Amino acid sequence: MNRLKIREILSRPSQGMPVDVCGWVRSRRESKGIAFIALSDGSCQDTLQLVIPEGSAAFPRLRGCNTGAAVRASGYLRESPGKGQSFEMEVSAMEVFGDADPVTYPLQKKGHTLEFLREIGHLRPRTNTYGAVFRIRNLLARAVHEFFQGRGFVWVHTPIITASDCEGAGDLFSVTTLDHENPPRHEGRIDFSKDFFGARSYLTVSGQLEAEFLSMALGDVYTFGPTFRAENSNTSRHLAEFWMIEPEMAFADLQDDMALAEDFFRFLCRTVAEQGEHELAFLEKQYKTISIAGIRGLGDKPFVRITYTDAVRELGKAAGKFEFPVEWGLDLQSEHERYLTDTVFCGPVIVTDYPRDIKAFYMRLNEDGRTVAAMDVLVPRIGEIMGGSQREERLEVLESRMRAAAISGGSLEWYVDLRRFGSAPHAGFGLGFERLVQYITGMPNIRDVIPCPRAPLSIRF
RNA sequence: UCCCGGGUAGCUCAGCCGGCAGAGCAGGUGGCUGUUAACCACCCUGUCGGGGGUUCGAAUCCCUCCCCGGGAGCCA
Repeated sequence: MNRLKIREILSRPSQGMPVDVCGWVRSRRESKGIAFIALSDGSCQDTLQLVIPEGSAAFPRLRGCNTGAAVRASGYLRESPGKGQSFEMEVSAMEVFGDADPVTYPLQKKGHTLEFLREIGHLRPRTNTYGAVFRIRNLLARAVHEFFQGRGFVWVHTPIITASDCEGAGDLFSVTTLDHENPPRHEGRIDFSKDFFGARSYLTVSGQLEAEFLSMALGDVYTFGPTFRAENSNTSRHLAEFWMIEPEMAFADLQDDMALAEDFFRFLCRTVAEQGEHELAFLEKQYKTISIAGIRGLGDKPFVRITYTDAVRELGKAAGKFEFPVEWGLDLQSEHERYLTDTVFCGPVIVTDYPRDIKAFYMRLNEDGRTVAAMDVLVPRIGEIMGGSQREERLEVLESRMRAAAISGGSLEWYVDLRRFGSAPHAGFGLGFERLVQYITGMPNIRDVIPCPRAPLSIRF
């Protein structure tokens, strides 16, 4: 099929040349003697205006060109006398691949709520909102690789199925081939030694532990892949299946980790502001939850850094404003994080050195013995977008922390082993990809930044 | 999982201290010589989320279940 994409046509319009375009009808407007079609092919935010005069051979085809129909149009490009677009295509011939019955096609020539569109997950990518979101998602995914590859990080593929059940990152989905009706039993309990892997296995909740051993060989590595949490979370910022990016650096401490996180985030903001301008402009205009200027600004401005202890002191000054208590040793609540990002610092904040007892066992114990070298990157509206730490590389300290957390060595023996052979300081963090997309696009609900959201009671598409 | 708010036409919603089920948009038909979610006129559209109860009578009151949204927790 000899066709041009709308993106190509509009980026270097060559007037008078014969062109073929294929796409889906967004809207059709008819006047006496002339008709207009807004055509989208997904290649860019803009639609191409097709002009069909009554004399055109394409005119009789209009009957099948309802909103949603897939068509091919042949004609030539020219400057548009109308307002709203610089160029348009006068159509001489048109072919309808597949019509869409206007009575039953759910997408109308009008605005729909995001809640309704979620119920037609297979059709919602055809709207300009989801088109914008998914193109930005692609842009960000590419930028993630550009950033790390440019710095010599190795993309490593950590497993999706794992036997580690004690990473302290929430409930897991089980993976099994055992007969659910009649599983093999040993002394009354299900005998997982008869299961596919000969042991209980799960969908991964994080690639970090594997990324750690790869970084202890390849130096700087990163993962970028799907992650699963079986938590019964019903919020606008949680998914049961989401994509996570987890860099891990050998010979690095928390300072290096923070510098990487900040450079990374700012690179992504700059890249999307440059390359996703049309999409961002649409979202800015349509929803008013983001601004291109704001995203560009994030790319330039350094993040505020504050220790947990200082953050608690800062929050203490406004204690009366909170529902939950602020006290050293307690985790920060959503309202506290929001106060820091939205009211005190008005932008992204990195909070470091949390109390040992509220953080994971693998985070490196600080000199004071009561805090760990952890960092959370908090952003307005979303809250925690990245979480990371310097890892505990000292064998005795790690073992003691695992005992305190009641984690048995068993399935994690290999993890502990890394501290026996050539252990070295290392650090990394995790970035929830959908939260990033959510933050950049301003979509209020995380279910609107992934094509097929997985959440409790939600697996239809 | 907990706390709030919702579920009425294809979509967005009004009606809710009980008494004939409504509007706008979409869709259909016709009109209009360049439209921009076109415009104008007319027409069509219902399991009032499901089940049970109170009542002469329930979209409306009560119970219960399901689903959706917002917030919280868990976290990325």
